[in-house]
Amino acid sequence: MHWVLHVDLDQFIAAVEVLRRPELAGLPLIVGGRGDPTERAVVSTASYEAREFGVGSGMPLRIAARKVPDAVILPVDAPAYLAASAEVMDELRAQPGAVVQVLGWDEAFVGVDTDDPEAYARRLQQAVLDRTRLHCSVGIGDTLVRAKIATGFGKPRGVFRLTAQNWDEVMGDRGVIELWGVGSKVSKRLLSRGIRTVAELADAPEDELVAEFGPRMGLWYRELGQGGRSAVVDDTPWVPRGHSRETTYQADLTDPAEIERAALALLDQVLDDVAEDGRGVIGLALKVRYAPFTTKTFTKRIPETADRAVVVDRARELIARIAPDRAVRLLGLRAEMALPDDAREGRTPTRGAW
DNA sequence: TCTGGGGTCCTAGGACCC
DNA sequence: TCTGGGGTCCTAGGACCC
Repeated sequence: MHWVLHVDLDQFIAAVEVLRRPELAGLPLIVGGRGDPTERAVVSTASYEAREFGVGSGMPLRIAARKVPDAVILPVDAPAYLAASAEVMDELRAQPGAVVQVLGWDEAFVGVDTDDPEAYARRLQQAVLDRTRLHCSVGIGDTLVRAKIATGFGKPRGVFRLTAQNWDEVMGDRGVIELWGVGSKVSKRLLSRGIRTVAELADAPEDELVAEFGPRMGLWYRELGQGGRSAVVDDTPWVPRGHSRETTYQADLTDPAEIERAALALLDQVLDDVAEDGRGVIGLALKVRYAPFTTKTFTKRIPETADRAVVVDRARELIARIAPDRAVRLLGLRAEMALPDDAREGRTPTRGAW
């Protein structure tokens, strides 16, 4: 029988750091930004010891440091995690019959035909541990969605199976926000329509969901409530849809000339990434945060044939629209790239990481 | 207390075309 | 007096994930 396994490394970034500094084992460890808790930055990963104090990823580093005064705080070392990740994925691909779809640094779907998925999962965990000294948890499902959600119940170092058999029992009474792809906004909109639990979402009238979220997302959310349908693990190589660069200044920018310089510097980085990619640019987006909370996006189409000078020229038009009289935090510049026509077809709405 | 940096995909509304 | 209907393109914004 065909199974979907979802493999997720346990506290991946913290674990990689401990591997090269064994003396950190067992200590509350926080990795984020440049490792300086006085700077504007957020937590990338906290070790389980640090999570005991209520620290989690996405939390401002400053606050995390306050919650755990004794924490060891380290800077993010992306190349190190990439290298470790590549080893893990390589080991997954070496498993018999495995079809591997990488979702991020520390997680992947593995499609496999087996009569004993638990045994397969345990062998896989051991193989990853032997190869990389990293522990992982494995979710087993009859769909991608169920496998992904199952992993959370297996953490740490465990295996959990979630299928049509136990979906209602395990998930039915839980809030919709526990579904992968439902965040705070959507769960609030659902609640305003009286839909609170996974079971309620699964039974919600289609037309009501379509009226609220549109024809694609409405039907997709209902399907999510039912545990999803697709069980196809897709190992076709990832093709980037675009490139972006984003930065946050330690102090808000106010001077228009300074803002322009900063934006053009970001643009330069993006265009280098694009040049390396080798495809043409078809669009630009400039994301700006105005102090303190509002974000504004300016976008512009670019003729695919435009050379770098033309792209910079169009970008200046966007930059000119950043209001000069307000403090800004320039969040980023994104360049979208041309794609083969068929690249977007036949995809389920799956959000980002898929 | 004040929120990174890298992504993906969806929706709505207006312009424009036939 | 009532103003098609289908399509594409562009812009802006929203939401979510790791």
